[in-house]
Amino acid sequence: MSAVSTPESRRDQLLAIAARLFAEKGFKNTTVRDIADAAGILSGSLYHHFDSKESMVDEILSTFQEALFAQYDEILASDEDARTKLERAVRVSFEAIDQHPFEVAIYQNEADYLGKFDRFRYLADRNTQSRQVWVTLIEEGVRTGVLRNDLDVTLTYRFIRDTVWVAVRWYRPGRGHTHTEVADQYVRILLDGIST
Amino acid sequence: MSAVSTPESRRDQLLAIAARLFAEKGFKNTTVRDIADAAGILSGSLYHHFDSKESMVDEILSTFQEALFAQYDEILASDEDARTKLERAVRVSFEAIDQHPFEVAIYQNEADYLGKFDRFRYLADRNTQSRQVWVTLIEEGVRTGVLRNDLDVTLTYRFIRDTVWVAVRWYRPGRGHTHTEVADQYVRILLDGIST
DNA sequence: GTCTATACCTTGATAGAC
DNA sequence: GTCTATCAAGGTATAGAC
Repeated sequence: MSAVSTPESRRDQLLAIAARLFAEKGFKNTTVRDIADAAGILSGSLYHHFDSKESMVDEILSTFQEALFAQYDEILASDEDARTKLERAVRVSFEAIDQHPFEVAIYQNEADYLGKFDRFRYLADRNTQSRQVWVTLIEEGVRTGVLRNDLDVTLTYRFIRDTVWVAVRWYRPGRGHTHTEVADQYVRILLDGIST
Repeated sequence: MSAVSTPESRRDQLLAIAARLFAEKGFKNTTVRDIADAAGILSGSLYHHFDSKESMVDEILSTFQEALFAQYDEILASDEDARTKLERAVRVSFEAIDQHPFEVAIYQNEADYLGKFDRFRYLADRNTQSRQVWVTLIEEGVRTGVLRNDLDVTLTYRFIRDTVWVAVRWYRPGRGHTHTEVADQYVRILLDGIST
C-alpha cells in the first residue's frame, strides 16, 4: 500500500493496468503477458512487484471493497429517515461505478466464482454484509411507512442490488449521462415505477 | 440438431453438461477435460461429437437465442395494448431464466467478450435486435399514455433489460419462488415503484 | 525495476486402435 | 462412441544478470 507521498507508485500503476484488463477481458482471459505488454515491460518483471496474478486481483478487490463498505457503514449509522438513507446508498453505489468502474466490473463478473476459494472467502463475507445493509434499510422503510408493506423484502433487496450494480455493464464515465443523472432516474423508477 | 425421435442424443447430453459447466465456472475456466470428466469419458472422445470447445458454446447460445427471439417476435406482432405486451415480454424472459438458466447465464457472462470475435458476431446482432424490441414497446407505451412521458427511453430500456436478465444470478428453478411469482413482483415494482 | 532465459504445467486438439 | 497416446501452444512463475 503506497504512502500519500507516492500517489502513483509503479505498483499502483501496474494494478490500475491489470484492473482495466481484468474488467474488459475477464480475470482468466487476461494473461500476465497481456498485463506486462500494456505496461511496456516483460511478464517476468511483474513478479518483482507481485507474488502472482491472483494476488493482483486480490489486492484490487479488497482495497475497493474496504472503501465502499466504509461509506455504507456511515449511511447506516446516520440518523436520517429510511427513504433518504436508501437513496443515499443507491447514489453512493452509482458514484462507485463512476469512480471505480473496473473494480466494480471485476467484482460483478468474478466474485461468484472466486468467492468459492479460501483466499477470496472475504468476497462472500462482503456479500452477506451488503445484503444486511440493504435489507436493514428496506425493513426500516416498511416499518416507518415510507415503503409499501406488501413488498417481498428479499426480492426487493435483490431487485435494488442488481439494478444498481448491473449498470456497470453499460455506464461509461464521461460519456452520455453523469452518474448523478443516472442515479436520479433509477431512484425515480425504483420508488415510483414507470407507469402513469 | 437431433430429430424428435431422439430427444436426448449423446450429443445433446454432452451439450447440456457443457452448458452447466460454462454457466458455473465460465467458458474459459472450463476445460475440455472438465466436460469429459463430468460426462464420464475422456477429453479426446469429445472431438468425435464436436469440432472444438468453441463450437460447443456456439451451438448452445445460437440454439437458445433462436427460440427466445421467436417468442419476442410473436409478442411484437400481436395486437395487444402496450402495457400487456411489455408485461408479456418480461414474463417470457423470466420463463427463459427458469427453463434455460445455464444458457441465459452463459449469454449474460460471455456475450460481451465473445461478441467481439467474428464467429460470435450474431451475439452482437441479437443484442441490437433485443434493444429494438424493448425500445419499441416502451415508446408505444409512452405514446399510448400507459407509461410516464418523462422517462428517458434509453435508460428505461437498460433498466428493464438489466433488471430482468440479472435475476439469472440468483434464481434457481424449483427453489423458493416460482418464476411466475418473481415476474409478478418485478412487474409490480417496475410499473408502480416501491414507495407508498 | 527490468531483462534474459527458461522450467514446468495445463490446455485444446489430433491420429489411429478398439 | 470411446480410449490410448501424444503434441504443440500458451500459461504462470522463477533465477540471476544488468
